[in-house]
Amino acid sequence: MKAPYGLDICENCQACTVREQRLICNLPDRALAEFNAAKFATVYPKGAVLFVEGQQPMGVFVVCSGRVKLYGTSADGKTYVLQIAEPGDVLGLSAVVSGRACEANAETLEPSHITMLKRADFLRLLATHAEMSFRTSQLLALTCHRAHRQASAIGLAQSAREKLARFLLDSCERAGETTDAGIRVRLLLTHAEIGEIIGTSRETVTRLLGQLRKEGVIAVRRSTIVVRDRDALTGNVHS
Amino acid sequence: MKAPYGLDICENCQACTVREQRLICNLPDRALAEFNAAKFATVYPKGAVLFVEGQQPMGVFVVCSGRVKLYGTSADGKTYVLQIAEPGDVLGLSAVVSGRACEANAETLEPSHITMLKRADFLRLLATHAEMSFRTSQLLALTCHRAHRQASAIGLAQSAREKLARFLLDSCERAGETTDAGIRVRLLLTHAEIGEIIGTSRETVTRLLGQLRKEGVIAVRRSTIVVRDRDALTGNVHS
DNA sequence: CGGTCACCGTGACAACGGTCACAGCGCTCG
DNA sequence: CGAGCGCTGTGACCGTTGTCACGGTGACCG
Repeated sequence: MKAPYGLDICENCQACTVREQRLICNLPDRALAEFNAAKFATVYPKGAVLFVEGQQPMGVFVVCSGRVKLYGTSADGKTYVLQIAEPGDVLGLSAVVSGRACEANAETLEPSHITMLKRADFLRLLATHAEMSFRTSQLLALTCHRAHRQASAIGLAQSAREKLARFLLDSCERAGETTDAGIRVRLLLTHAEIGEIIGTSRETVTRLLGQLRKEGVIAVRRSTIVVRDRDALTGNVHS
Repeated sequence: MKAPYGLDICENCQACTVREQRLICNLPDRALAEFNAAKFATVYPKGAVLFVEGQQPMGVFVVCSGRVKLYGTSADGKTYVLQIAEPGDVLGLSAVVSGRACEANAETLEPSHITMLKRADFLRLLATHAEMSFRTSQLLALTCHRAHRQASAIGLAQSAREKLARFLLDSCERAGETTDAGIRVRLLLTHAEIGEIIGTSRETVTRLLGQLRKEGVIAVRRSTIVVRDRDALTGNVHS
């Protein structure tokens, strides 16, 4: 089945039903049925744009598989990455609830399964099902949390090295895997993208990563980084 | 009547009942009665600490009058201001709803009337009154909005001048008063505090404000600033 | 009325990092 | 298999800005 723009519609694929639970867990059957009846589950190719900043929010987007880049742009074309959304994350929630325009652009980094619920349908669910409303509050609270953490991470860091250290520590905490050699994490990001996340230039990211590697703090192979000396990174954050 | 720590308890003062409406507007009478029965309305002196980062959230705080500084600190003592809360703002909401530790410190900048609702009482209200839950979602969505705006304002600005320009424009939008001479706004902040908000040093704030004054873009008298050439500021933001 | 304190203003200087320019390298695709 | 392209790595340069140091001014207070 084909949606507009040649997108494949994904009919209740396993990924979607599993991951959506983070938004709709513990819903009574009637609400769940409503959700399923109204949702659009589609699979987007790499580089697809879900929404752009300034636009009235179309609805909420649940990432079922893949990764979605959330970023803002300044007038001179610079981009600043707010978040790399992963399966289970919900996008557009704050815009839909507050009724304001979207404050960011969303673009898939990989082919991704996304289920969408139109604004009107979502608000109806909110109004009629208390659990949905409470769950939404919790998700929004988490989003606030993350946004504040990111703001203070950037605001409090005085050197680029410190920003990078914070970013690496954050990545480890989210997706790290502890091995005997250290904490291993796959960063599927280019140096340029890391630069956009931590607010510095690509060259600086390259230089700093090289520096850390020389110092033996991290080891790099392909897109996986092994943090061998975690304390050295946290030490950077302090000083 | 005296609360612990020698604080005055404010019994249904005009300010509180009026301003709280932004959280509890359109509540049915029963919910309102519950809110009023459970709330603690106290007046804090200047410099009082409502909560500190890392602490489990005690409850939600509604600012009825005065101003409250929300800030984070880094290990080396640097502080970064997230928000200056004004009457009608609600603090601690995200921490209470998500159940995580507070991510910031809150400190009054002036003698302030604050009404507090303990976490358990607030959550009970949330669970039993759908309107309260929806209203909370909306407030959280606005908070997300503001956090994102601030994050991108800092992340996208490359020069200190641009950050200051953004800050001034934001201030005008929030509290500005249009006159024939320009937009007048009272900034009850020291240069050091502005520096902490936009992530730069006090000296730079002083220098940039002096520069803008020389260029005729703004006029300064006491703590009020008149933006005479708004376009010059927005122009800074772009380039 | 002199002392103290908080805040503003300013100069000198070093360094961090953005920018430009270019080279190497691995991938894809015709 | 060579061309093209995107990503990484590196050197040179210089502007912005943080830091230190100090002086000035107004408010408050004993």
